Amino acid sequence: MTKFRTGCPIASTLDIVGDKWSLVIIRAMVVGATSYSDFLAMPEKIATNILAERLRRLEDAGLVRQTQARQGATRGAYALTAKGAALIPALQALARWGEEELPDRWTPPERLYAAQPADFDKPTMVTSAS
Amino acid sequence: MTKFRTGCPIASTLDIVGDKWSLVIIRAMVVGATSYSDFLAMPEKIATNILAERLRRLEDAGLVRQTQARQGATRGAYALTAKGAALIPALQALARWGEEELPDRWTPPERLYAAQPADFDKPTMVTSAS
DNA sequence: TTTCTAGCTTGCATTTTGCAAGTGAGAAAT
DNA sequence: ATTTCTCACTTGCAAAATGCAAGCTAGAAA
Repeated sequence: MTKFRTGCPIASTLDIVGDKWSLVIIRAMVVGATSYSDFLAMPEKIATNILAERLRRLEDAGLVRQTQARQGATRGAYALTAKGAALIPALQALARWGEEELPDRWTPPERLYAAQPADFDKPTMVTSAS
Repeated sequence: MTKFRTGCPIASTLDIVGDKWSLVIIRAMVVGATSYSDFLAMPEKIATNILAERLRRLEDAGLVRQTQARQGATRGAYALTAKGAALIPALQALARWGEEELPDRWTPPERLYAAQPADFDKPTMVTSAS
């Protein structure tokens, strides 16, 4: 269990995702990453032990879940829960700050700003349209 | 100088304020803290060495500035710059997430949600209305 | 049956954070 | 005009988080 410094919602949120990597992982999920190797392929180059530990923590905190592995897949994919997807507005605000206040930052992909919490954690993940 | 992991605006923003304390300090400034002892009085109980170092870093990053000490004041007060105040929307989004997704969090003071970037970094700080 | 690959774990070095005590400059009190 | 006090730090050292490189394991592919 996460222990909170105080009851402050900001400090408490940071007690969960206020480290160097958690929000970077969630950002990757918002723009489409689902597997361990997707996260390893991020340009930020996270170490494997940190990635494994962060995914476990985010899962324990209920922001991320592992989808059931199906036929022909070694392991399940990672997906945002509704609780995790609820961080999207905060992520977008941080992205806007970076774009506006820091020099020479990348322009994020459309879908980062287009993403909405409701788009995630649908009952069934659609792999291919029928 | 801060070194960025990549050009990603989210990762870069976190390279500046993505630690356990920076946003807690900025939150305190948004709701009125201005002196070193104001920050030490925060319920989260930051250590003195961390506070001093964070204030220096935030000042170096241009998010915070020290106002000129005037008659009868030992030292100047800390204030948000426009760049620092531009983080307010992100702070509000994090606060909302904490309030909505975590159990039993405090209700932040009105002015946290009422605050706007434009309210800060005015040319002169008004101490009393005339 | 061997080889390959994805998804981790382990061990150890480095960096960051935390605690407690100490210091120095100016304000207040005697 | 000394002593005392307080605010704003600094310093030293312990503990925790992060980073790097290598190794391991289960199932898929050859």
